Amino acid sequence: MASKDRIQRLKDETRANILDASLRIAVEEGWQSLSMRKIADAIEYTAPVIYEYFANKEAILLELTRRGYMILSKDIQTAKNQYQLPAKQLEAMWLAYWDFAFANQELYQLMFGVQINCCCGVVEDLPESKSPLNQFREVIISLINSADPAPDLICLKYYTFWSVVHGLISINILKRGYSPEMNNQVLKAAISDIINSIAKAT
Amino acid sequence: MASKDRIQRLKDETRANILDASLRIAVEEGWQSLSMRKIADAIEYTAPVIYEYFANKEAILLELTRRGYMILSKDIQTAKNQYQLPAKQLEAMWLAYWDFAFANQELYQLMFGVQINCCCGVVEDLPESKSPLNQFREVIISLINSADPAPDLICLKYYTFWSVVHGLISINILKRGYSPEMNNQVLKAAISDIINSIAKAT
DNA sequence: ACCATTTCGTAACGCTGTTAAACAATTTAA
DNA sequence: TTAAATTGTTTAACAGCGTTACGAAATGGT
Repeated sequence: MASKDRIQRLKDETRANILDASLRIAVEEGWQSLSMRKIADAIEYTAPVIYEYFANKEAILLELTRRGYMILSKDIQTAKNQYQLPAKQLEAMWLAYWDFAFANQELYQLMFGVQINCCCGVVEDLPESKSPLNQFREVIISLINSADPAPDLICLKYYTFWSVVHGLISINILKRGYSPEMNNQVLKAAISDIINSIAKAT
Repeated sequence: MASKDRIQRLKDETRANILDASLRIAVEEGWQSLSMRKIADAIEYTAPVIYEYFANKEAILLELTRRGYMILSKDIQTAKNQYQLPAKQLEAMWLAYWDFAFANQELYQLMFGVQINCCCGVVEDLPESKSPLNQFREVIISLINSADPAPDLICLKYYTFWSVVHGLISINILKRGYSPEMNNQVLKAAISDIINSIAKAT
């Protein structure tokens, strides 16, 4: 009867091996080149065995996502526990989020999807249309209280804007049901906040 | 010799047909189910012909991205031209960006990649770890000057935070080279700005 | 009318995720 | 101990993907 336990332990082990191998492959070669046959190779089995541990490939990714959220959740909690003031807590929590993203880049990509083509730099090879960054550049410069601001600073300010707007758009595209007037309100408020912060700082 | 022109016109037409069909399929079935064979079906050809007009599938997507940027660029420019004050210009430009995203949802997804799994709502089925939203909820509530704030408002505030942080993380993951101290500075500034805006408003 | 070139479809390659069936090993029952 | 049943694992295959090689058919120029 104890052999049941041993077998269960072996099963758990290969299940963990599948997850570990998947993450390792993603770290080494990127998520897009992760295949069932590669995982099978890594755990020294053939592909069909994986389906005794996971329903399909997506289930593996979902389990890894779950792992990621567990780590992230713990990190955020310990950050929160170090302060009493809500404002301080909030800052610490987001800094923990920030640190998690860089300590677990592949997990973060899996959880939140970092794309290649957004905003700064990556769209230089679009000759016909000026890139949004270029269009925003001069306007942002004229808001900064400095004669010659660093290019990276402008890019970063632009990206701050873009992040907020893009985030609000995303939530609306994939989760309809927010009242449009409230969205407009929030959007305008966020924009004017950032404008103020640009004018204030530097 | 005029037949050369006619042929060229036909070629341009099928090239445009390929792009139109691709976008239409994406609108109807989503980008992930867009295949070369489906495009070929739509333009009433077989798959290999497409390769006489585009080097590969990615080239089609890139061309559509270019299209998207041209439209977006024009929209932003006309919004900008309606004002003189930089702050007003900036607001109008981002509102134009916003409108573009909803008027061309599929193009926007292609250009900036809207993921399925971020933040609010979509991660409910992760029982073991509290979702980040839940962890942030009470802290955000305690910052709002209201006894009983609307749940959607909290979610939206959370998403505003998340957008900024996620945006800054993205730019750092895929484009290294920004000085870490500046990033930290910008991150903390953005966070405290949002905190202030939360405390101020409502 | 003939040749050259372009246009297009068929078939195939190597890859993907996934499943069915067959074989081997192990555990259980008589 | 031997037979039966269950489990573990592999091989083979399917359907789909992006992409390419090749041959046939249609076209244009001389």
